Amino acid sequence: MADISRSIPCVLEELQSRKLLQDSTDTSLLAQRLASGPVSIYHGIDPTAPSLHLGNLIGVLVLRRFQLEGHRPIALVGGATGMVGDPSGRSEERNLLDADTLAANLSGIRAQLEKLLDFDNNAVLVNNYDWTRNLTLIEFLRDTGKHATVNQMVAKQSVRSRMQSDAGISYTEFTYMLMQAYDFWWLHTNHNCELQVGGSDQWGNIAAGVDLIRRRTATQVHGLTWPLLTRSDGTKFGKTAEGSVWLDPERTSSYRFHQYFMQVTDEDVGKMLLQFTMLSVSEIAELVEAHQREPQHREAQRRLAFEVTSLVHGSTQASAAESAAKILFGSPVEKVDEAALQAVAQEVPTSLLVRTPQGGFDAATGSFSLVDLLVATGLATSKGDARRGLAEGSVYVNNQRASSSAATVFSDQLLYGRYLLLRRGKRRHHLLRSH
RNA sequence: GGGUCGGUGCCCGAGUGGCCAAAGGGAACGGGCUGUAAACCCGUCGGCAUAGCCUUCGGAGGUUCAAAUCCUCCCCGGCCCA
Repeated sequence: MADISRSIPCVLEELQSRKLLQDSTDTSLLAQRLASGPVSIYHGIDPTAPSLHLGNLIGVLVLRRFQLEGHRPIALVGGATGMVGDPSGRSEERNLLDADTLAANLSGIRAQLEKLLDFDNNAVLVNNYDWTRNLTLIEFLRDTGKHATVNQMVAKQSVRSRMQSDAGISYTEFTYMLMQAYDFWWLHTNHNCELQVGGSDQWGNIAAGVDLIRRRTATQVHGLTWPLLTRSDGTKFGKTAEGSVWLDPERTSSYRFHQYFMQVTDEDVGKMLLQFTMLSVSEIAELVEAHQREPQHREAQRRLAFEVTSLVHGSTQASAAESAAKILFGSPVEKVDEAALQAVAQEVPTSLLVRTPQGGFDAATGSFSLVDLLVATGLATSKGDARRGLAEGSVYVNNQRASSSAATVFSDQLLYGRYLLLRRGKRRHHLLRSH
């Protein structure tokens, strides 16, 4: 590896040291090509939702890295292929998207991409529906299908595993690979695209495109993949118990987004800094070293969370998430000023504190039942769960542990007369607010 | 279509008339830790409630003092035969 890296120019070397290089077509050829001038490079994104998620972020950031080196990124949103469905990594036939959903998804994704890639400079956003829409079957079979053998296609792991499953694979999904190959060919022909990048599950599809272009135009283009992310605990990357981590703040608030990275385990933090931030490799090495010396400061996680949140939501949001976390995870809530509390309200689930029996209010004593408040805020799933929580000491009022014997909250405990910060366990917060 | 085995709590899975809110494992959650980490230890894990009560074992009926367990019909899945 060491002897190769000497001949690899900047970007490839960079990707390699960031653990973002899994497979590629002939490395030395690709290296030569990248060294000789700007290359157009494409990465495809499935528009299955109106927002990107963390899984997509890697790819977009790879494009960004290329763009920073002077290359030209082409972000392809798969309007057409989204209607077909990629069998890669899927055990079941996929639901196809209808035109309206697709249009909505495309516009959502476009907005997010604009923050990460510089379209005013030379980045391009394309939708493969534009050139697939008018493609006739005959044309496709003659110019594309002709160059692919079924033997080869069937040999692909993604296809084979599905053929062996009970559900099978539809002809439609089977053809996906060729559509993606066609995209590469089209971009090669019309945008002079010479490199396709993707996650390692895309390798088969990328290779199919490289083959197609060689057969049709007798030119050598390139492909490159990064390893699919796994976390050391084996859980799927970018997923929480609640589901995917989205870039859309409506789906995953910037605070939660920030928290996702704050809570990354020590084992993964170095790799994630490399793959998700634009910090230099050497700076990351220093950070990781410092972190290993004093892991309790969580400097690496803090930096990771801030950097990624800044990239996606902007540094203002990142700072807001950071200071909210400082309050929520610090101890003496009484010292927090009201403005900060209001800021926190933007970040964590908040609801209205109402002085009614349903809201857990006892007019006779002017106090609230903590059990009822916990249920009302969703911090407990039932009264039994709430009592259990109190018994095991997992309930905190204004960051102070509450006990079963003192399960009432009096009005004078409200901060600034109107805020009440509830917490269940270490990291589930809820802010109650009255008028 | 015939045969056969099965459908149990978030998941896997024991239980085949009362001792069953239902073993065990996993996940999850909480506590102890420390660091919003991991590992580990402990605990919780249907609901309401002071003992106790109520609602659950694919669905609907039935037998019985008593059913997840027995009977009838229906729905769904695996396997074998056609």
